[in-house]
Amino acid sequence: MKNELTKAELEILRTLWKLGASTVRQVNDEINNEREVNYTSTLKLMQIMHEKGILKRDTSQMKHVYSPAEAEDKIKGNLLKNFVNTVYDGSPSKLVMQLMGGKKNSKEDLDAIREMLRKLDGK
Amino acid sequence: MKNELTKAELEILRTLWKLGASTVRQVNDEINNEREVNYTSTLKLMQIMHEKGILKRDTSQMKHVYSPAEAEDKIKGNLLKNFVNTVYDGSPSKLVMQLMGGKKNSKEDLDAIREMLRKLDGK
DNA sequence: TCAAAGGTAGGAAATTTTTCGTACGAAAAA
DNA sequence: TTTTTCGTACGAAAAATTTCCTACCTTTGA
Repeated sequence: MKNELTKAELEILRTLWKLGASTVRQVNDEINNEREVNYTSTLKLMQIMHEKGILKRDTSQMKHVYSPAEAEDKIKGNLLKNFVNTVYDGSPSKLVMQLMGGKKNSKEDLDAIREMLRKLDGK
Repeated sequence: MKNELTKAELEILRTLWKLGASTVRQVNDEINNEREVNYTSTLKLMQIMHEKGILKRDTSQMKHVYSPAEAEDKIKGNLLKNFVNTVYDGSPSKLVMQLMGGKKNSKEDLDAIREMLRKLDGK
C-alpha cells in the first residue's frame, strides 16, 4: 500500500471522517458546500481510491456506501510520519519546537517540554 | 505568494537547506545521490521556482546561485500550518497528541503536556 | 585558435492528477 | 406502463506537474 495521498484524495477522506460512511452523493454534496465539483468527478475519484485500497465500499445496495479502509488515526499517523520525514528530517521534536516557537513559556513549561521531546525522539 | 509546494519543489528546498546557497549543478548532483534526474530538469524547476518567487538568485556570475527567498523557519511554518489545517482541523494539539500516542508517560508528563497543549491551542 | 565542456533559456513531451461526458441500468414518480 | 430521476462504469479531456530536447552562449584547455 502506498503511503501518499493527493490533495483531492485527502479531501475525500476528510469528508468521510466528518460524515462517516457515506454515498458518493453525500460526499459530493458536502464538498460542493466548499467548491463546485461535478458528481461524476467525485464518483470517479472515490472509485479510484477504492481500487487503490484507500476506501472500502458496500455494494449490497444500489447506492454504494464508502468508508476509509483504515482507521483515521492510522492514516493520519502515516501522513504525519511522512510530513516529519520530509520537512523536519524525521525529528518530531523539531516539529514541536516550531509549533511552540514564538510562544512565551515559563521555565517549568520549558523543562516539561524538553522532557517530553526527549521521550519523543527516543521513540 | 501561494502557500503550497509540489513534491519536487520541496525536494529542491530541502537540498538548498542542506547545502546552502547553491548552483543548479550542485543541487542536481545532490539530488542525483538519491535518484536519477537530468540536469536541465532541475534547472527548469529552479527557474520556475524563481519565477514564482520561491527562490531568489544571484546572476552576477555565469553560474547563477540560488537560495530560498524566505527563511527556512517561515517556509516550514507555512507548511506546518497548512498541514495542521488540512489534517488536524487546525488544532496543533491534536497533532501533538498523535505524536505522543502509543508512548507511555508518567502522570507528571501528562500534566505538563496538557498544560502545554492548552497554551498551544490558545494561540 | 578552436574544439570540448558546461552554463542558461525556452518549448515541448511525458506523466500524474483531476474533471467531465456519455452510455446504460435501476428505482421512483407520473 | 412510461417517463423521469438517480445511480454506476468507463473512457477521454483538461489541468497540473515533472522531465527532457534543442539551441545557443561562455569558459576552459588542448
